[in-house]
Amino acid sequence: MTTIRDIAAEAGVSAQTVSNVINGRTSRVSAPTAERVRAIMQRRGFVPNGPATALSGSRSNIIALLHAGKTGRRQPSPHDSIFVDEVERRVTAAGRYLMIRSADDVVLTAAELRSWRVDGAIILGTFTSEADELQAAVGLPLVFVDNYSTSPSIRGVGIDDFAGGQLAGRHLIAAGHRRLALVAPGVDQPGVLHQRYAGFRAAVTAAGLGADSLTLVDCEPFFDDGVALGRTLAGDADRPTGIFATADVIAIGLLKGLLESGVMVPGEVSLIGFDDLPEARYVTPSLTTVRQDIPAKADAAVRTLLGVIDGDAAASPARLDVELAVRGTVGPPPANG
Amino acid sequence: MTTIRDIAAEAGVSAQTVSNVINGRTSRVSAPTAERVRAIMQRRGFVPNGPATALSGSRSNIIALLHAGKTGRRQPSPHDSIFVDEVERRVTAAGRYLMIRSADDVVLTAAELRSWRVDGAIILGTFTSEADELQAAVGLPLVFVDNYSTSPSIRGVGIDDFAGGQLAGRHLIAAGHRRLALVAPGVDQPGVLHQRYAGFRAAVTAAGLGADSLTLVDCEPFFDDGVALGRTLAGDADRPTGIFATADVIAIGLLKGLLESGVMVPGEVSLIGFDDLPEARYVTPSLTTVRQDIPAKADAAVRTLLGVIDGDAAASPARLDVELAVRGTVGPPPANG
DNA sequence: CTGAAAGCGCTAACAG
DNA sequence: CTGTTAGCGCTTTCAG
Repeated sequence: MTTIRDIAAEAGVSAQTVSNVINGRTSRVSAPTAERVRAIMQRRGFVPNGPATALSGSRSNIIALLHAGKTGRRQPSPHDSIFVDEVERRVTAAGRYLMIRSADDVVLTAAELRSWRVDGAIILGTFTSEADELQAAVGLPLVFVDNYSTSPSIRGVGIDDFAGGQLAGRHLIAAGHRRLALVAPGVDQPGVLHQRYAGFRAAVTAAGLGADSLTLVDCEPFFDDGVALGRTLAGDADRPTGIFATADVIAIGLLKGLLESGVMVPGEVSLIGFDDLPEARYVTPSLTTVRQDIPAKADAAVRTLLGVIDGDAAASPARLDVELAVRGTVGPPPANG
Repeated sequence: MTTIRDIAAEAGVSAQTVSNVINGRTSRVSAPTAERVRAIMQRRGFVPNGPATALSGSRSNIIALLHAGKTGRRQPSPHDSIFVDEVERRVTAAGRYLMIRSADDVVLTAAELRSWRVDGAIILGTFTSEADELQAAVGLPLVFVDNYSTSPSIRGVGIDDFAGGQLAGRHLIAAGHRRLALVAPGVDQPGVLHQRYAGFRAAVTAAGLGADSLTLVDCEPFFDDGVALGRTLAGDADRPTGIFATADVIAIGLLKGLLESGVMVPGEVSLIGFDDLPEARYVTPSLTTVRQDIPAKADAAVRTLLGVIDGDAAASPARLDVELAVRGTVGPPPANG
């Protein structure tokens, strides 16, 4: 294995000089020397030994992606898959290494992160409450994704979930719906889903509708659960006419369950999802949904984290905008509705 | 940061003994001592320093997942997302660390892998030809996914793509179709798609149909490309009645494009996909497709790799079976077909 | 079964 | 601007 000493020997300089070249300490190496060293490294395809760098220095060049509460999931969340994919591209493009780790208890893995001298971590899927604990447990730059912790020490990126809920609510109300439902896997805990719920409710209230016009329906964020719920709703004479599901997969499941049961969408029931996954356009009619830009969120997360690590205070937008993707699943309520 | 010396001091033994306990060298430590050391580590939440372990020893506990030719993709491949997700779970469950890296030129990253003293790597998305080159370039245990290299030195896991193509062909032919098409992003290069094509063609031939009953249509593996093709086909009076797309996303796009254009599926055109992604059930009618078990493939990949690394010759099945998922997009050809 | 010595490849802190 | 000296935390000799 080639080492900096080998390079140094060939260049006729000391190992330290090679190290300086690698780390861009231009003030300590003359330009011609640096160039010569670089050429040799290039030619020999030299890559500095990662563990050695991490062990001796401060920086490991490893970025961790901590995926909380994933173990129990039946299938990967499409949102998370897209996010992770984009993070990987960005981290690699930045010349760093991405270490991915899922854990039910994120705090338990804090020691592992530290043991790798990880430069920083992006945390996906934590509840608000876990953030502070984790932040305290690891002494590392951390960026939380979609976390609504209010602690000033918590750095996060996310989207405007409240506005998303509002958009959905207004859109359904504008279409004429008065019997509304929010379908989500629990909106009690502070966090993303609660925000979407709050925004939706705010739209309802702002329209002068009573609290009884809004029903909450619990549903796990999986297609099959959506299908089952859709079938149930199909048999419910009093069912809502305008439904906002806090995830596209749920909405798509609902759509399928309703269509299967002979309920017309949007003729009898209007549906609006959240995320605007590619899948939203797969179905017929195409799903009307609240769009978030997941790659942009990933980019913001990586950029923010690298900014903190490198000491640049390049503040990226912490909360990205959402917008409505108007497609085919929202229409006026049925005449008898 | 806690080190093994700290643990050793507290236990009243040498650092070496602690190391032996960590590495399960039971023959060199008395049971009570080992137990005492273990208890202390447990209580202090000690995790050995990763870089130090990697630098000094042979094993880094890092498994790499090399994702080839991904940079150009517009969106992540659902197949790959599911695969990666499962690999991550398995690797984490095995107490190792997963490093993910995408690269256009996989061989160029070989040096990086070596520099991290990675224990082994799973390679996703390479062409047959790249495999040997990569294998030669890195001196590491490697497992190739869905690679059809015939080199004896190449270890791989995959599925029976030929059988999958056959299943698709037989199914369409059994339904009565005689004008068939294979839609794929190029089947010339040896590899997965060529195998599916070969299997499909074999079914056609075995049924006594002439070569002219099978058309090849080029299509990139994206939903939008499928939609565009579907629209084109809708306007084609001579279009095939039985279509096999080598990826579900293509088939789903075709379905959408055809339905949009007023072509009935399966009334006028029958469609069969490949993979059986969750998305196959999202659409209406649900997509008939060739199912592969992606998590099982990921499991096989990890198991095989760890087997090689640990020297267990636990041979896992190198080529997993596929099966037909009969759903709603295949029916008899139209009467005038 | 346990302990001491050496070194993995690199960077940090000095001295020149 | 360059070279030398330590040492990161661990594992691997080699003695006891």
